[in-house]
Amino acid sequence: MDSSKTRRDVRREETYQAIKAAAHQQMAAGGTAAVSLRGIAAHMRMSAAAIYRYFESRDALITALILDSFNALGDALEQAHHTAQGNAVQRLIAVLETYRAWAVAHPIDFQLIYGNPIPDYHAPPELTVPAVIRGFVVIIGLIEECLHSTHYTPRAPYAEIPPSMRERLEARIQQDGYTVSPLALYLGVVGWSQLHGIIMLELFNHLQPIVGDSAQYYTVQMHLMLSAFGLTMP
Amino acid sequence: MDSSKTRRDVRREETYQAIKAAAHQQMAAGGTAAVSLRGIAAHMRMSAAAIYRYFESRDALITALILDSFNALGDALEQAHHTAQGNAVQRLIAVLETYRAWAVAHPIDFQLIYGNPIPDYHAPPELTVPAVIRGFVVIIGLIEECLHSTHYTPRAPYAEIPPSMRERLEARIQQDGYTVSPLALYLGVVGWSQLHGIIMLELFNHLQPIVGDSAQYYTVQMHLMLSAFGLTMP
DNA sequence: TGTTAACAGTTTACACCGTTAACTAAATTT
DNA sequence: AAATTTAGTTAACGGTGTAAACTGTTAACA
Repeated sequence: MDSSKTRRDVRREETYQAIKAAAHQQMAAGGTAAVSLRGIAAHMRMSAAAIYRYFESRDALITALILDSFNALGDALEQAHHTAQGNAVQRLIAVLETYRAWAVAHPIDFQLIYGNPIPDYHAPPELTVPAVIRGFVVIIGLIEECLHSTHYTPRAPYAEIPPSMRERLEARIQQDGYTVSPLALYLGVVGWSQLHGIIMLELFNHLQPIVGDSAQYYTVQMHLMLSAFGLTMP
Repeated sequence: MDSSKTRRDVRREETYQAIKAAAHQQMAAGGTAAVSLRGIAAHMRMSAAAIYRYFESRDALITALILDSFNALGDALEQAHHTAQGNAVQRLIAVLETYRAWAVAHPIDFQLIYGNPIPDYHAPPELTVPAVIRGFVVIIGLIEECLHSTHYTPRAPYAEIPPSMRERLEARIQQDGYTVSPLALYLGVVGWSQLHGIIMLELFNHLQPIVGDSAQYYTVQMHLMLSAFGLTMP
């Protein structure tokens, strides 16, 4: 045999992806509840039951979609990292703008990642955690780079980690074998939680009635935050 | 007749509330998707169709639940406002702690408010916006009070509203007839979006693996934020 | 190369869902 | 006491995910 990829395997992979694509399309149009096996099947001109050859259940399909979303966000961040120009601060800003841009371009996916519709349910951590880390690592790495650059001058209160958290962060770093400084991780978390709030409120249209242009609001607040961290803005 | 409350009206109100209670229970157990009219009906030992005497549709039921959640949060904040002791800053802190406490105590309701889990569905703004404002007004009012107290000394970059947003905020205030200063509204939005991010990440357990004690993290970050605003912490 | 086993797909059926329509029984109003 | 409003019923329709039994097709092996 020429190799592992038999004709059938190729075809299988194709329809596997086609099912996910159709499902994703339905989801983008109407949310997770709008994903219907019969609808997908009709769109692909096959019977609904056939999907069970590819996914154990509807939940399994949606789990796969969630996983794809995790990775798509990770890809977007990594790609932004690679194409970003300028000094470390400028590149950090570019990546953080990409983060929001991806969220508003893929609101359903973003929601899937950061808000599970079903209590108790958690997408398999052994798969999602690495995906989340992929994106996180880009940002933390850039922060670390910023901290070592000439564009950083320590500035209270972000020059040091709050004593109540130091130990925990250091433990986390050692446990997972990261190669970042605790301060970079701390600033990463602080930045993440702040920007996350803005994006979430924007996605649900809670922000626009007050601030108007939410993209601008995001940019402004991000810049304020980074300079509060001690970075000199370009 | 003795008055407006006929025996039937009382009974109607009772089952009306009972339906919502059952729905809320189902939702807490399995998410919004798990709210089934037949399930509720079975739990109440009546037929599913009977629910249509009380709610126009399943969506209407869920809208009622959302509205209840909005009002419950508003109640909690108003009550915290009334019972809070100390100077303006201390009372503001107390209310903001209540905000998070309510969110973690009622995660489902908080999600209903800030994370629309239902595809296509948007809660009617003419009902939700006033409910949002009720809670918001408490916080903005307290900020305003802080700004006029001896515990405030303007501090860059939060001493002024970013030029790009000034006009919009002032328009909003005039349009809705609020009696707050633009700066108080601005700081309110900034604070809201920052704290919202922390709470959201906490609700989905994204924060705890990194920071450990998320309640403490919230408190620390809130204090940092308020002193960045120019408030002197007690 | 012909046989066998795995596999993609079908049809059918089941239990559940929201919703509507026609109807009954009880409470209120007149 | 009669008329009317209303809370409830049952039955049905079209939709859903899913399991089982079955039918061809494809790949692997003697």
